[in-house]
Amino acid sequence: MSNDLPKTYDFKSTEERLYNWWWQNGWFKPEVHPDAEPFVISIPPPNVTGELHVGHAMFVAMEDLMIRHARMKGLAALWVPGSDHAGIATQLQVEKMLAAEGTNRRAIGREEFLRRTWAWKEKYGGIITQQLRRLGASCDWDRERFTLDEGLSAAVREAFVRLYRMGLIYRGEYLINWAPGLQTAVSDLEVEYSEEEGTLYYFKYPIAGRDGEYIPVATVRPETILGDTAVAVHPDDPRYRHLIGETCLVPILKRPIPVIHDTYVDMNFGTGALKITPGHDPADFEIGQRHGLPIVNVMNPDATMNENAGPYAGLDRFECRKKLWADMGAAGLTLKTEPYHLTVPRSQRGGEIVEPLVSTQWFVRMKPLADLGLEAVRSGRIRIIPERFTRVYYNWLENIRDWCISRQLWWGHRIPAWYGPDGSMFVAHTAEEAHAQARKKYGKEVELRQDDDVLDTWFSSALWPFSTLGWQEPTPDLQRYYPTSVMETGYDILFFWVARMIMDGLLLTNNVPFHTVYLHGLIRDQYGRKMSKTAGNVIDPLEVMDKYGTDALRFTLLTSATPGNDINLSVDRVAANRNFANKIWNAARFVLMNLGRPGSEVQSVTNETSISNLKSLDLPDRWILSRLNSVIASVNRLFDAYQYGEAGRQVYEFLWGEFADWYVEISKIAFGGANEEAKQRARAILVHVLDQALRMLHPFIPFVTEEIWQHLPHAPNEAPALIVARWPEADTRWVDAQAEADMALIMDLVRSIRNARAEYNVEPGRQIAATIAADGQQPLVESQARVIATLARIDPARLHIEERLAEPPPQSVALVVGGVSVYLPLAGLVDVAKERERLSQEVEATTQRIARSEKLLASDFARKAPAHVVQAERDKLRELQDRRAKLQEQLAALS
RNA sequence: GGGCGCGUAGCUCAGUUGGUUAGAGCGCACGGUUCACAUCCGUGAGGUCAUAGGUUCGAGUCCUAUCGCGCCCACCA
Repeated sequence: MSNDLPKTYDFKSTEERLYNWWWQNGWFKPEVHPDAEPFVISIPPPNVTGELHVGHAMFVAMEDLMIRHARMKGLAALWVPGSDHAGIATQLQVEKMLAAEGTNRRAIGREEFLRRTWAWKEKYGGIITQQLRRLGASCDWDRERFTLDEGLSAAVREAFVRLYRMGLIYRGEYLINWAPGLQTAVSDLEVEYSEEEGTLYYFKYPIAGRDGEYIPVATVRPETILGDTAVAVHPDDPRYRHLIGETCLVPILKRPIPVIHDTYVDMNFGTGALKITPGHDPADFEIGQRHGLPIVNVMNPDATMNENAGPYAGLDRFECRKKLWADMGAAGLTLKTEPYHLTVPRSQRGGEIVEPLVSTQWFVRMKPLADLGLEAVRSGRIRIIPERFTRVYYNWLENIRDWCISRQLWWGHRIPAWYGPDGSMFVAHTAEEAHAQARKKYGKEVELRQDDDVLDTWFSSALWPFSTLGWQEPTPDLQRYYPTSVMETGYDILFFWVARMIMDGLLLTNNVPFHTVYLHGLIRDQYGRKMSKTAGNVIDPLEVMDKYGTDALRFTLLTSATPGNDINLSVDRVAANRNFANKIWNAARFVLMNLGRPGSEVQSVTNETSISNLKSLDLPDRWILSRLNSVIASVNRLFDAYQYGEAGRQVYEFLWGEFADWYVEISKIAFGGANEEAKQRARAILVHVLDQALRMLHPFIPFVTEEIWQHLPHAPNEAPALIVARWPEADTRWVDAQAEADMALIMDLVRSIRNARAEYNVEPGRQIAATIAADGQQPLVESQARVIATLARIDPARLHIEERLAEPPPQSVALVVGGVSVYLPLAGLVDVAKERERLSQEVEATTQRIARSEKLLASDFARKAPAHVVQAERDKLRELQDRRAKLQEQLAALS
């Protein structure tokens, strides 16, 4: 063999080498095209302590595809990488480590804890970004950022101070979601509701001074009875109307509370009376506000009962529930219990039950921000793909509620607020600035205490597209690369992240952070189940890459789905795409084998042969060039429409099903012959088509395409690497409908003959005779006699092509293909009865189709359908009639 | 309670301005050592496009309803 490529593509020896080579040559940097229009993506920053999962593989594949495509189109492609400090997740990791050492964060103190966490981050923080490289991510690593970097921290403080001064951040005591295990507040978005079986407890609310009279009330959380500050009924409820204004006594505690009326109460639901616990229920909190009810908090931060719970103080809330209910039973206050399915709020992190309770926290006033976010999408300044998510986006923003941003954690951006001795608050960028403010107020230096809380991790993530480029300094990067181009991420963080980036971007930079949002789906297992460790169905992308290569995984992820739809990832599919990589590899080997060694005469001639200079192209040449350019045009259309999966599938089909299966096979005729010009023509076309296909595939499967491309000859002025080579544009002069139609006929002929051979069990190696009545297609069929003979294993000496036959050959298998009759004299093999049966069936099938076509043409179709559609139908009918006539002729000749 | 997605071959999925006989991969059956590739080649079987209506000359594709699966949002005890 005249080249050194191994028989099978070995991705293991390729991927890391190419990746480093690309990076070392600076091709991941936008400066490759210093004066071009920028194309920028900010990476969705993975958790710094995280490890690669298929979700990462998905966004890396998709974003790298976009970036590589843009780069090849000549844009200044910049993909900004980085990672997220992930407050809770990281803190939990470190706390786990401390627990293993027999200590905890409170014991070692805040400062030491942060030191330990940074050490942890330094040690494990590089793993994830290393794994992103493994996927081929062509990020500019010189611009890598971390959300707790000094620059990004400054951006966070700036954002906080600005929002505060605009009145968009406030601090106050409100009902929030409290995670008792984590000991922190969490935002509404971080609470998930799960349907669970529980109990509904019915009990009596005794009326003070009316012996024996009571209002029946039901609850799913009896322990909150201890925090009740009212009983509410509907003002029109005849059962209870007369009790409005009376006083009830809280069971056991005997604390007097009023009976109030509120139209919120549904008369038809439950008992029609509602206990109001403003301290522990969101709806009750609002009712309490409306009626000026006091708030009684009965729980400690660890979800044990506090002193307001009287005799139950110190008990866990669930123990309290049990004991209180028992005591109420003893006091004759219980009515009944019944099974009930309820929605239990659970923490997204860890799954513990979240308790609504009143606490002093920091909030962002969302309404004004939401209006900005809505306008940007409504006006079209930002486009969301797929479009249906715009409605989801609108719906969320239109009903948005304030965002609780303070977290009682240590790992994160500490809230830039300081308190003076009298509790006065100073919000400032730095401690110095806060002290300056304090001096002004107090007229002297005082001691200030910084707020203990840190910000929700998503607060810093919301700044990511601009904070990573240097905001709020007017850095060259910010000037040149902001706003960014596409925000590509999973639809599951549309609210958490995408919407907040849009809002903060608009407010703080006075610009959209990106013009397009592309949302991909979630990766599920091959049966559509969510991947989880407990289900044991997790697909580890690293294992998959070890086994099948990065390209195979990427191609699978990129071609398995349409935007916004979940992907059921199956390893079988990855294996199939590994085969595809190998197929390309071998097609390339074939091409190279016929080119000779680098530097050889043949290769240098091919180097300099431009397709447009080729003379006397044969049908297969014109066909493959036409197909190539049709595919290029289609792929470009699909890329413009963000239909990447379909684009990838089309190139796959083209390369394997047309180029390899047909053109390569046909080219062997030339290489087996003595016509040097034909050989050279084939070489030039093979190289050209392969080259163009590799370019289109590179964003999908960068490694195998680059590796092959490096072995192909190129024009002297060509780019040094595929990663920076030019993206193909269709040359419509090559698109040749006649060539495609003619070739389709030849291919059909070949397929039909192969089919007949298989039906009759003709030995694959045996060359047979054939007589063809071309009926108007004689020049075409004649010109491709060699192709037909070779691909269908016809003996060229016994291939007869006539315009028409005086008499069909006897003892033959007869076929009709697109108006052309083919006779295969398989003497001794032909079973006349079987043939008659087969032909009769074909006549019958054709007759049915004729009938359908005639009926269609006799209907309104002929009048109302577009002319070209009607014409196509007429042509089809004529063809069918011709086909039937020929089949009948063949049938008649069989006797 | 509102909203969204999905339901196409045994399995997993494509099918985006409605227009020939609805496609792919895997699996299955039969046959293949011709020097690119057995991670391959050739041939084949397999589908009332969930169901019922409707719009249209024409519907997998548009509309309505129903069933099944999944997801998101929502303060009914």
